[in-house]
Amino acid sequence: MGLRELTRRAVRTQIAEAAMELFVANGYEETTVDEIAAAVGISSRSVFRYFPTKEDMVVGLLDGVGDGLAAALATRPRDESAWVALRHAMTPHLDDLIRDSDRKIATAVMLADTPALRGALLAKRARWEEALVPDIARRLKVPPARRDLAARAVVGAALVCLNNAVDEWARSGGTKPLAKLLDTAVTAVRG
Amino acid sequence: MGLRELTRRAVRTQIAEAAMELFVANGYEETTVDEIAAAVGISSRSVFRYFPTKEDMVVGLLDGVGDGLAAALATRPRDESAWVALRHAMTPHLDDLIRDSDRKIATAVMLADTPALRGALLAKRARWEEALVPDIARRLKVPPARRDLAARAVVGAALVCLNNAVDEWARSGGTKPLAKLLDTAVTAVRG
DNA sequence: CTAAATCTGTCAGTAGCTGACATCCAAGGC
DNA sequence: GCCTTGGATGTCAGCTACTGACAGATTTAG
Repeated sequence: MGLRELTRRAVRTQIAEAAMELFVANGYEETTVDEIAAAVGISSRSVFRYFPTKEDMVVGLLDGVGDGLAAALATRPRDESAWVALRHAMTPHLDDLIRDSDRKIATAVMLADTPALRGALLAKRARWEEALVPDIARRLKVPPARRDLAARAVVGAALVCLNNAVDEWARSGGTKPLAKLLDTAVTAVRG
Repeated sequence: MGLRELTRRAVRTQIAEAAMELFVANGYEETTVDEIAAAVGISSRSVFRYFPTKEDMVVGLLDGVGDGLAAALATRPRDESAWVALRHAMTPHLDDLIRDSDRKIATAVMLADTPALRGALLAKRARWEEALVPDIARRLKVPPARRDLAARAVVGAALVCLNNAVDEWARSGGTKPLAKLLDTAVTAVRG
């Protein structure tokens, strides 16, 4: 890995950190890209060479989550039911959230009450869905004609549970146990 | 009702129709607000006096759906289970979709494969959620501490089912039976 | 060491969206 | 019928996110 790739990553994280700092301090919509660029000491044009959109400075961290969930799902036994497999596949992700919870909670809270960001978040979630649907389709015992719709519904419902659990967890400042919140959501949906 | 309110509604629908026509013909993102304004014969500034955003020219029709669902839900017996009540509350909405299906299908298809619009759609859906959660919370038999989370999860999952069913219905050109698609999604989630 | 590939800032431009202001037309009281 | 008042309109100027093009510096590869 050359020096080039190294500085590139360094600049990228520096932009993200400066952006989050300004967002938390002054609000997302009130913070302009020019201000972020000035804080880092580069031109605003260069900022857009590292992040395709302003939204991505916040939700960029969630890019790998879909693949992570899909990978975890692939390790589950083939005959495990869709819901059980999904629930287990989420555990590593929950652990990751709890790891450096301060940063994650800050972003989660910001995502929760900044309407302009909700769209970006749900766009990411849609891509997670795509990554999970093929595996789940195989686990469902429904005729092929209905299989795709059924899989999409199950995956979507599971991600709704995840989202709501994380939201409540972030709202509580990370005090409530995340895994139990998720179980509450899942059992409510399946009851 | 004075002449003022009359012309106001007329202009609003005229803008929406012209916009949809151009969107279908040339694509949503390729169509500029100036072009819509020119097609109607007014200034682009005035367009924004009738629609807060360009997105709203497409999703504005969905504004009343949340209240409609909530009203239908209120008519269901108090002791009916959450899922059954939700499913029944959706029937009038399905009928409304089928009524003038051509227009509805066109908008549904456009919503499905225009990423820029998905955010707006999900923002609306979030507001539907708010309208339904209080009623559903009353129907769940869970301790009060978990009730809100559980209700949000159930409502969110139900709306995911609705969304996926409508998407598939629109993709099929309205040929597949919408109610059965919804049932497929719901039973898959609850299985 | 040279040549190709990158990164950078600057500039100009587009689209969505907003505020301010002057103008004009309908609504309602007299 | 008149006149005041409030809503609707167009124009203009401006902000912000974002993009393409260009030229200059730097780094990597051969």
